[in-house]
Amino acid sequence: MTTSRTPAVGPDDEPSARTSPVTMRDVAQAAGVSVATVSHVVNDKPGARIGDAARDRVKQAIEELGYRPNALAQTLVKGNSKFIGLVADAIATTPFAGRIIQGAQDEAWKNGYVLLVANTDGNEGAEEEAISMMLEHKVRGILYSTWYHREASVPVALAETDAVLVDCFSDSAALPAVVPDERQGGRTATELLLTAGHKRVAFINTTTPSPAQAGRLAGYRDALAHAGAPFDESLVIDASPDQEGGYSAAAEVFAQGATAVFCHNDRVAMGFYDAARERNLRIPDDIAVVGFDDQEVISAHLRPPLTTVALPHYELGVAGVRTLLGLDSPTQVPRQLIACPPVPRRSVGAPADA
Amino acid sequence: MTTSRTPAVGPDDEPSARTSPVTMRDVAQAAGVSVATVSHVVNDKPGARIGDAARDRVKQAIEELGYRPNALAQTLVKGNSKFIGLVADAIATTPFAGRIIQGAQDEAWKNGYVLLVANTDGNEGAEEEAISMMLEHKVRGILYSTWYHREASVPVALAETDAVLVDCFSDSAALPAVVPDERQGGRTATELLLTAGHKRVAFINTTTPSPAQAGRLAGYRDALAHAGAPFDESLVIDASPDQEGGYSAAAEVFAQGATAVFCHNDRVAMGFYDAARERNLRIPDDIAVVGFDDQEVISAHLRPPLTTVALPHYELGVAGVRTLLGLDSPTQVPRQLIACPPVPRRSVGAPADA
DNA sequence: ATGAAAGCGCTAACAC
DNA sequence: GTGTTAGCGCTTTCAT
Repeated sequence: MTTSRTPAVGPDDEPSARTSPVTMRDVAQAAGVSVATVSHVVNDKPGARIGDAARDRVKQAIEELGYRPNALAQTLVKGNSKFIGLVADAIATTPFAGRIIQGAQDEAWKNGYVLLVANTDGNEGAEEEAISMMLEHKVRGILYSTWYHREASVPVALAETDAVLVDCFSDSAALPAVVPDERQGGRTATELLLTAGHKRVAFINTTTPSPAQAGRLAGYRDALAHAGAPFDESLVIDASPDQEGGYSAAAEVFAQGATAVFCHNDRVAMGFYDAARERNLRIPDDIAVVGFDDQEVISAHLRPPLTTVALPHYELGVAGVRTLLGLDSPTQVPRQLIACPPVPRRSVGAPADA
Repeated sequence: MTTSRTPAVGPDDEPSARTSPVTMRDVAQAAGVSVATVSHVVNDKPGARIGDAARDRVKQAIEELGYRPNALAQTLVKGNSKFIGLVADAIATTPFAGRIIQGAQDEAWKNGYVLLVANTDGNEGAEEEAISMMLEHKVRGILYSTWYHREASVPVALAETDAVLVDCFSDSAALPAVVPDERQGGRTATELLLTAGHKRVAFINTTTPSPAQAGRLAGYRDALAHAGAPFDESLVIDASPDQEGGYSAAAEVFAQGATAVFCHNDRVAMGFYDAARERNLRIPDDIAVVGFDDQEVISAHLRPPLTTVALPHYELGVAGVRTLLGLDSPTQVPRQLIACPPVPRRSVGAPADA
């Protein structure tokens, strides 16, 4: 029972590979050249003049032996690795973090880097450990991300390498950060309603203090101001940022005679839908609604599909690695704002009196 | 403008760290000992007798210099890395893949391994590239996962290392696989309804051939058989596996006089909810419903919250690395079935006539 | 109890 | 054109 050595393989009499790590020396020997020559052809060195004969023999040897360069050895000698660490406080709780990973992964990949991910559940010990491990693996830098936009207290060890904050920021640590532009998002959401002709646009906002709460409200006011519409305090209604909140806040929305409502997020909108349905009100005919987040599994599948504004998680991940790699000339420092684009679906129409 | 060198750091006059990679030699020098000694205290070697004095000096030097062992160098000399590769065909499309990553990450971590993730969007070229890269980084093995349970055609390069399939399987490549137990899940879902006292339990199944389609149906029949209930073909209704499908299939469910319905997945259930509401039917009083998948953002937030059966993504990830590492004595080969547990919420009650 | 030295697989001068 | 050689940071016999 050698189960513990090769648990995942089939018969042990396979080609070779797993058992015999073919090294550059093996190739050199097989091709009858030196390792330097092999190195040169493998890396296609610009200044390296290698004879066609030798080059061919090397290539063939590589092929036959199934040689793979050892990236770790390369890293060791070159001094810089191709790893980028991503520490996330929750990769499974929401579909959101997944998009950040995806964005970061794609962009890292595009630049020849690989993502080393660590999830920490916000546990400080795990965070320190994860960062240590990444540092020990000589990562090029670390992306520290949270699953919702907030201020974060960043582990000190982050200072030991290049780091960028994704979907969070820190006023104490002077680290570059990329975050969603909540304000522009709030404005965009509101304008979706305003440009459809609505005059009394309610805003169900969360009671939880956060960049989202403040930013979206500011954006709401921006849109109103820009449209020359008055800001009516009684049209902004407080609610918990979930379905229950949207459901309960609906009464007030109707009481205020709003013909449209901007919900703090898609879940709130989902609750609002329920309330509207109970009152036999039709969306968008009787009331127009827009959400926020574009939590696809909700927004795209509500009836009617919800017009909303997307949280740019994928772009956040992309921007995170671009900033880390110094690919973007930093236009906004220290916090880079990523736009929240509108996602028009079917929950917005013109007001009844239009 | 040294932007491209240290784009993500603050002032360049920082502690040191990033600029000066402290090596073991530095520590040795500072402590006035040899690198061998340092190595021994760092690794707390069993057989290494190091004087207390020397040991202390080394520890202090490590502390003062902020030394971190270079994991890559360690790997190079020891021959085996602490990486586990995870290639996924879609990490962002659904919240599901995130949970697989999370499970894999947690379990890998627990065993001193780090996850190297690569997303490929199912693109074969990207897959080959990702696997190459992982191989070059001398990963301990590779987890190949898909975001929904299906047969997969696995890249040949996988054969070069230990590999296990997660949430997919392959009949051609003889690779170990861990997949959800669809059949047991189907049975569990049905029993949730049967034990509540329902006699006519409908099953809205998908028309798409898949392990889920076949497995859940088999489970449905198992439950019926075990309860001594007859299998009535007209109670299984075909539908597309989404909200629209559930909505449309509802008519037939009611026409058949069912008092309970097992929906192929949560989205189907969501559509069914809509249809029930339109008919002014109450869940669970007028009709009991159970879903499948436990797509939390749907199931937990429907009104009433949906009783469902969970797809064990997290556990799939865990089992994947355990199998890879040979931690589990393989009881089921080649395909290991992971249980789909019931998630009781509020959409199931006793039938009206009970 | 501690150190010298030989590599791990690879790259980069620099010889020839 | 191609080979020699000296490391990269570390572990590990084997001396002392």
